[in-house]
Formats: sequence, structure tokens, C-alpha cells
Amino acid sequence: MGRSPCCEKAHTNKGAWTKEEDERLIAYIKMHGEGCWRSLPKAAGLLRCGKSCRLRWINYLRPDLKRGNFTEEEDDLIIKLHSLLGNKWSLIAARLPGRTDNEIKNYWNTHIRRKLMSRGIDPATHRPIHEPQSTAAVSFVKGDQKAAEVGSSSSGSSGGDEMLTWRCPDLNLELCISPPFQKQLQIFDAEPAKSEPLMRLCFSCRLGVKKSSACSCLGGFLGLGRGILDYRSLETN
DNA sequence: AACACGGGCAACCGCTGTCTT
DNA sequence: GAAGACAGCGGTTGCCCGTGT
Repeated sequence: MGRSPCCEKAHTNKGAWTKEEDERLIAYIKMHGEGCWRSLPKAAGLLRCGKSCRLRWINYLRPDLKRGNFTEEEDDLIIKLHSLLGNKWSLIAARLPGRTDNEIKNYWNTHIRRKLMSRGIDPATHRPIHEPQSTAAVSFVKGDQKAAEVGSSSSGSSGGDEMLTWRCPDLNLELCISPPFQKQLQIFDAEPAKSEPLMRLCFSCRLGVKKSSACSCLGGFLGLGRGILDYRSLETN
């Protein structure tokens, strides 16, 4: 059978967080580090669901968050990343230090979407609104390789259904394998004064050659934890 | 001053893949 | 292997506040 429920929904608070709740959460995480959201509310003396605590911490309380307006550079980067990744806000956020997926999602829906519309660009497809509907696909082809080379392999015809390719010329998102973002993959000792990482990726996982239950490190396939590609290792120009 | 409206954003909801028992 | 919880994600909701009438 499965595990016991994460929290008793009948005894959890909902709605806006109070200052006291924030302080309790911050104090607890400072002391014990992130993780184990299931047991955190009880341990921290909070009448909240672990899920709610996680959200509050990630989106609002984390010390490395960059508050305030988005810069033009960030705007541009979000637009470019969205054109390539779609509504993968967590992946987009990973490329913008100090910004959260929720923040970017909200910003997209309230500002950028409108900005693109006013320019006559469909925010969903990143193509001119008045352009006829067609099947668009993002190309990851490097350099001057013709888009048709990619398109022809899937459609096999040069008729009306030919795959269109599109890319941001100044944004290089080619995948490269590199040691993953280390900071997130550390577990710290309960005492902050002695805070030394207890576990790091083993060499095999860092190289992406192992994914076994016997391995006690935190790395998933390619050292990506839970098998998710770490887009922080992508390069942008 | 009172009300209506819309924008912005924090928080919730529901789903999915993964992990644990 | 099955059942069920966990963690994380994207979509949506609802509240708050500023602005216009």
C-alpha cells in the first residue's frame, strides 16, 4: 500500500500567508534546509499543507529572488525562450536567475502577451497574427543547414503541409552535456553553522552513465535529478 | 465620495510522472 | 506488480489596488 496522507486538509489554513507564518517558514528552512515538504508544516508549527509551504517558499520567500520589474533583456529572453519551449515556465525560469516560474507566467500573461499582440504577433505561435495557419515547428538545426532538410524527413512532400521551421537567430539553445547545476543538488546539515553538503553527485551520475537504485547520490539520468533536463546547462548567446 | 472596472499577482487546483510501501 | 502518496508543473481563480466615471 501507499504512504500515509501528507496532511489533514480539515486542519490546514488557506488563503494569504500571514507575516508570522512567513517567519516560521523562513526560520525552519534556514535551520533545516529545503525538502521534505510533507513533514515541514508540522515540524515548523504551521497549519498549512506542505504543498502550500513549498509554493510560498519558492515563489516568495526564497532569499535569492529578484524582486521588482523585469528588464528589457529579461523580456527579450522570455520571449525567445517561450518561442522555443512554449509554456514550460519552469524551464524558462531556470534561465532567469532570481525569477520564479509563477512570476514569469504571470508576467507573460499580463505584460508580454499584450506587448506581442500590439505588435501583431500571436503570443502562442510567435508568428504574425494575419499569417495563414500552418504547422510550425521549431528547428534546432545549427547554422546554415536548410530548414527543408528537417521538414522533408517528416512530411516527405513539398506541398502545402511542408513543415515550416523557425528559430531565434540570436539565441543558441543547443543542448550540451555538462555537470549539472551543483547548488541545488546539495543537502545541508541541520546546523547552519556546520552547513556542509552531506551528499553530492557521484562521478558516475555526473557523467550520466548510471541510474540505479543502489546509487545513493541525488543524481538522476545525466545527473539531472528525477530525470529532468537541467536547462541551466544550456548555453545562450 | 461612491461605485465599477480592469490589471496584477499570490495562491489554489488538478494533473502527471516518480517514488515508496 | 499494484496501490497510493509525493513532488513538481501549468492553468485558473480570486483578492487587492489603482484608475476612470
